[in-house]
Amino acid sequence: MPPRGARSVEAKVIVWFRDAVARLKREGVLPADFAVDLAIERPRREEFGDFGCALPLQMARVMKRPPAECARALIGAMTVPDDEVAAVEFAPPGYVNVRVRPEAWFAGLREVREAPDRYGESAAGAGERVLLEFVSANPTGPLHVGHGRGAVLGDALARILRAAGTHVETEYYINDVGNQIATLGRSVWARGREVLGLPAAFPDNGYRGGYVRDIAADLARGGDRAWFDQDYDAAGPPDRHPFALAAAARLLAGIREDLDALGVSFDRWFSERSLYDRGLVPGAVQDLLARGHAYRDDHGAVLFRMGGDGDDEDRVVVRANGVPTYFASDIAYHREKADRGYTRLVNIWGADHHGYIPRMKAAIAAFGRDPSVLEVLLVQMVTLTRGGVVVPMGKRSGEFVTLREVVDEVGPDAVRFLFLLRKADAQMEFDLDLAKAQTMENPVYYVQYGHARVASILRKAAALGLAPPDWSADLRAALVLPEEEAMVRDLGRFPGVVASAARRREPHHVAFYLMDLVKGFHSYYTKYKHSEKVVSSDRRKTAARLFLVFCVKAVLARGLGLLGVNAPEEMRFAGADDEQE
RNA sequence: GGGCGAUUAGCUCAGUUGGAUAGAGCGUUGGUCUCCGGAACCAAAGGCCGUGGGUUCGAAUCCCGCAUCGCCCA
Repeated sequence: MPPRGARSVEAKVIVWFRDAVARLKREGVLPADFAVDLAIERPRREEFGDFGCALPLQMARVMKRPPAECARALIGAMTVPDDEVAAVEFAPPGYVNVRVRPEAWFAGLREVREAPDRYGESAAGAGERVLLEFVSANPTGPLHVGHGRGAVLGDALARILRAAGTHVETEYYINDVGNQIATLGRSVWARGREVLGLPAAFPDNGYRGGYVRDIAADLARGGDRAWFDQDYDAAGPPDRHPFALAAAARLLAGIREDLDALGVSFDRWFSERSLYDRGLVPGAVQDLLARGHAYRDDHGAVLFRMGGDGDDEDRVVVRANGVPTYFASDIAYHREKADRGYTRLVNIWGADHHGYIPRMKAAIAAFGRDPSVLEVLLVQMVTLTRGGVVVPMGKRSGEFVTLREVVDEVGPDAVRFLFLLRKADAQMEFDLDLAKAQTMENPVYYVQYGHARVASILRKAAALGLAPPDWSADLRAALVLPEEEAMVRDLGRFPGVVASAARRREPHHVAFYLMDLVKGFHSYYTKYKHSEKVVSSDRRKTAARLFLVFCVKAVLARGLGLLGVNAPEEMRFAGADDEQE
């Protein structure tokens, strides 16, 4: 039960426009079927006010009247409270701009002061039940940097969606069945025999990373060494060989540790094998056959019928030898997820899997569900560079920089923030030297430094017996510097930014917002450090400014929290004092 | 050969779903400190938004062709 009494300023403005449009429809000025998306925007130039709307340009089309005339009609139909709005103006060629009174912006900060750790929450995404599945890397090797990007995106998105009132559960799907697990087991077996001096043929497509040898060496030393003396396939199903299970379990544990180091956790770890244990994979295949969405070919294989006129051909779900493909268990998995009652299944995939999307959607449709419940967010590749030079990542050879190495070298906060500073669906370059640099080149420290700086001010004030006051309307009158009014407005934008990031599934908007907000603060701080300090002999201004910077700190912490980045109370100066080690 | 994505300042990237004079960080150049934290601030220079057409009052944004890069599929 959120104590949200007041709507955000932006939400109010949207309502004012919407009501005006409705009124014009009632009066017959606009046709009843006039439909617009009420996109209000933030004007680039300050003189245009706080919110702008190009509605008259769209009205002009249907009304067949000049935009200026439409704008007059729109303005005439708007009823806005005088104590909240300073001006509603027409601007050529067809804008209506709204300037909100500083008092109205300031009123929104009451929520920040009363519940700093909840500010930005809304009901924008209420009613949705989302299952967010991400990473889901095979437990056949350590995570690489690309997985890390998906992990950070998913984790931040979950936090942002929850802030927007959406019920979210996060899940990691473990491919612990099949060829790849069998290949892992064979790789371990072969490496172990090498260690023991036994003849061994390493599988052609085996996993060549050094970790396989480490696992094999441990097994050879332990009580399982007898398995090395007999043929791999003598032990039963190749993906259930003790080595396959042991290696997968160990790699999965490592994956969890690596994600933990990055601050990413999951509500649920879902095993592919559990689908088989419950009979859901053959069950799904049988249902597809029964419904005519799959058929048996001449060789006895079962193929999923893609149907339609698409260029996408039918796909094998069960091979002629009776072994189901990964596609079969993916179908069963998504059906199972849908059966759990979510309104939306959001998957984060590497962009190299984009060709898989039509298949999964078709599979969902085959079970009679709306394929639009499946929403796939693609994460593009990460190119690692060091000082501008690309770090080669040979997947085949197993020679690649692991996620863990990057996190250990750069630190989780910088990794997360730099990933989230880019739109997910675009390739990005990740420069290790830049990420590691604790200088102004690195945006994450810029934001964190702002937070620490405010904390420092509040500590100083506390030492003088001063604390940020509770909200009251009269504090506003002491905040008249243009930078102060701008910060109040920026703070008021935050809930809208979070809601928009949630709706669009784009956490990077929060990161950019934080850069904006903290820039305003740094600028303000430096400009007035000699003239209009936060803590001064003027008690009235001091109280108001302590209130303001408290809110800045709270929103920085909150925003960083939505990205999973720490908001430190103080930061060590690198190179400022002693040289440690 | 088919498909997906990308192409915006020297570099790395935003651009609120078709709107106002296209923005930020870094880098470059030149400035600012009698410190509530200089990991800061201010200013300047820097653009045919890959290219050619189209759609309309209006395009970085939508449509088509082409070029380049990455990735899937064959």
